[in-house]
Amino acid sequence: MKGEERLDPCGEEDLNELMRQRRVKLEKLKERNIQPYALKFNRTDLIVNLRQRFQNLQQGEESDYSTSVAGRLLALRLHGKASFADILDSSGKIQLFASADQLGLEDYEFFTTLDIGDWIGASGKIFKTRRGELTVKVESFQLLSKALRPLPEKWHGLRDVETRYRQRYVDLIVNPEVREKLMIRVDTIHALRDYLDRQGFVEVETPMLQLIPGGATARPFVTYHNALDTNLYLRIAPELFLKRCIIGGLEKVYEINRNFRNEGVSYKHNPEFTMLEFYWAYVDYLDLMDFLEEMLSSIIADLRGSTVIEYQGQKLDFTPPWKRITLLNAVSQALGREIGFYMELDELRRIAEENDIQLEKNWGKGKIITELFERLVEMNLWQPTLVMDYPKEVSPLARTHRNDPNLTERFELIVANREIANAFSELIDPLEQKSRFEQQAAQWEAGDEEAHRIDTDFLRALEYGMPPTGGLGLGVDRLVMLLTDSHSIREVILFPHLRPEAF
RNA sequence: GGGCCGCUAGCUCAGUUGGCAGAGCACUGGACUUUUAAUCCAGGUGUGCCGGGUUCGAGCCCCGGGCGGCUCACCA
Repeated sequence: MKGEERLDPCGEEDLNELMRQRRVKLEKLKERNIQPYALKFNRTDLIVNLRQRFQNLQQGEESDYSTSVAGRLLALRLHGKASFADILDSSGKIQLFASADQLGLEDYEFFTTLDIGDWIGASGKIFKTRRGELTVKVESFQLLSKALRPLPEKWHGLRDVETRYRQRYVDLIVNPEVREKLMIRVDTIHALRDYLDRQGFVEVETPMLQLIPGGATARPFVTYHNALDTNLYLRIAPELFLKRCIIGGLEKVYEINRNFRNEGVSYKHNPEFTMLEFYWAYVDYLDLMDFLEEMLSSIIADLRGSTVIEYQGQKLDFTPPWKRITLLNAVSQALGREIGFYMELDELRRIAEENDIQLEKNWGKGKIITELFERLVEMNLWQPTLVMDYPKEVSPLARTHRNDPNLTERFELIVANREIANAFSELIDPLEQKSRFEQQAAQWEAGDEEAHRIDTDFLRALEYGMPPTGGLGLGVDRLVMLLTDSHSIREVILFPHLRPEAF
């Protein structure tokens, strides 16, 4: 922990030299009746618009256009009676030119005492310097907000990852790529919504607080509702509520929102993460594979200009069609021998042990085969791959496979060794769903904290009749990681979870 | 949770065998009216993550703790 971090951030004592200097300046401003925290500023132009409008201005040429810009002061280059400054607004940077000639001596002196980090507004004519830099010739300016803390230095910026995540506001100021990644995230979510809206899906909002955390295998966060005197769980997935929407007749629904899972934190896991789930009546998982291929490849092409992107130094090719394999074939191939449900449980257990998998006693054939897949195949899958037909044992909400009672009509999209999407032909038979829940309940009794719990209302809903439906979930953060070439999920989440900071 | 690594000035980082705690940027003072990592002259940066221990002497060695990164396990 840095010494400075332990200070009360609002305290007046024990400030470092730079912070003391700024507080002294603040007092001097007040003595001169200068309000250091302005009420408002009438900005006329966003910096990006000025750059576009005056891109053809000649070097040394001055326009007759007078602008008012505002932003944070990021650099000051003092040259005696004339100075340059850079300010940053939400759209970009622009240079200011301030001189004693233009401002008069008193205002010019004030300008030179501004600190890097201060917010200012400035008005004047747009011109281009002899060096070709678009610049505002400041005729008047106003301090909008005084900064009491110094910013990190200009070349190296802020590197310390802990400070970058804890004080993302500073990261956003000094590291332009943070803003760029955020904008790719914004554009990705917008593109997903736009694509689904155009296909006639309706976006719905389903409960974050749930009595029974369902729709996935994961440990939930627990909270408590005072008036109802009951425990509630932060949702681990919206799945069961979105299916209720399908039962209600909505036909094509989706939700993009947060899920919460009370599990480990790592470079690909944050306790809260953003998930897209959609449900589509009358289609099966084969339709969904085509749809996902088309949706993702077109969004990636729109956003990145190509369906081939680079991730962590390697190419990722999203050009359809993607490789499709069945889980059983993939495992068989990796093992160099045919495996399947016809084998005895003991034999599968032996193969798992030979491959360094720590077995648990209640695991059946399906779970063991899935573990083998994750260990032997998934960690080697780099290019987008659709893995089909997961065992029923690990898929309590998916429809039984039309050709094999041990399997379900489920696929996952694996890219760069990680699961990006998970989808299936939904199980719509209420009686079969009931018995699947009961099997899960038995696992729960046996100590599996991630086993699915029986959701009686969901079974009741199914009994009213659910049309054949395909459903898909997509990890938005992980998709954005791929699109921004980010190694860690923390790079694509503005405020990732860290251990509490000790002040 | 396990293993490995890191924590020194506001920021980015050096620091020899255990022997006066440093550099660049930032900051302060001075010069400078077209710079953009501005330049030139001068100057001060400090709870060495915290707490113990060893030692004449600890940023450095030992023990305990904190936070972070990577990685393994778990998971999406």
